[in-house]
Amino acid sequence: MSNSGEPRITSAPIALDDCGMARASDLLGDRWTLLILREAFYGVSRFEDLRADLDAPRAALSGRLDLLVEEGVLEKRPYQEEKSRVRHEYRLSEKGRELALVLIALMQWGDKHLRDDRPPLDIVDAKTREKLTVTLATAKGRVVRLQDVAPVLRKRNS
Amino acid sequence: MSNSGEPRITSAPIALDDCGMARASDLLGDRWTLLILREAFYGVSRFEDLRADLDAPRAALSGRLDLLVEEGVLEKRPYQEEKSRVRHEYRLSEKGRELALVLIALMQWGDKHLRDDRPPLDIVDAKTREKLTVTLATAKGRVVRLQDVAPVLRKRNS
DNA sequence: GACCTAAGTCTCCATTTTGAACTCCGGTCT
DNA sequence: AGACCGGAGTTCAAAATGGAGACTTAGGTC
Repeated sequence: MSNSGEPRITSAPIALDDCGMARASDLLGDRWTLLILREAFYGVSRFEDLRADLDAPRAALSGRLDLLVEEGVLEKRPYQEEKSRVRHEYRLSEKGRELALVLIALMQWGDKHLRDDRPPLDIVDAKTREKLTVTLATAKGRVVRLQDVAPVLRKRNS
Repeated sequence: MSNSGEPRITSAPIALDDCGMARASDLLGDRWTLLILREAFYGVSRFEDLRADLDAPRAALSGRLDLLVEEGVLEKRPYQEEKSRVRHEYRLSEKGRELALVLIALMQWGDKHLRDDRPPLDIVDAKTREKLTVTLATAKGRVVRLQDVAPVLRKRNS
């Protein structure tokens, strides 16, 4: 009931338009974009496959794909099926592939908290088959628990 | 998580409504929710502070907060300021706190790819002050690079 | 009673999204 | 040639969503 402890924080220390997270959220934070990226990580790359799999309206899909290509997250690449004209598919760029940790983190959280039974997909070490989870680690590979981390603000001009 | 080359994949191996990622995306994937959580991690917890900081319409904010409380990501807690009636603030629940890795992954990706200069915020080891990044690791704390991981589907009933 | 503030609704209008139909473009079939 | 096909969009009216800002509520002070 009381309020004694923590000081009141009235605003975030980083302005929205200077915040990578806010920008990422602006780019990815809509109903379709994350789902499209999920498909992309699974390797689904063609317009019609995406549309059928997500049950998304064509216009919505078309718009998101254009945006993601423009932002360099996806690449539009020509392909040619036997007996067909050249068409285009959407593949992750390197920038897009680096979103893997975000998607995996989201997946692991969602599997744990928004589903009832065991997760349908595990991420494992390709060699040893050990299960992997998203963590924080130093450059040298030492894992640090969430309770033992702190945020450090960078001074405005240093 | 690889996407090189030939075989055509026409659909994701996991149905949308059985997919934790898809559900998480449904819950978090809109314009305000991720930003609200960002504020929550910074410790901003009161309605008016959030509103001012995000410049969000009251109705939007009110709706998201209700949803996040309903989903157990935030907790609505009473507090009492001097000379005021009891009011409520929104704090992360344990479930919400576990979203930290998602948000940090998003932040690190956004800082790297969507901003020009150096990131305004680092996550460090509270003791050693070493910089930390989001990674995948085994239960024993061995870090594995993204190129060395594989997805494993769990059989439908095992 | 008049007024204050934080928190939340309500109303109305602008934008976005949707589903369905239509177009475009090569290629194939007859 | 002309009709048809299938993937990849585009267009458009109708519907849903979203926002700005006024209004309301609840307890407390003066």
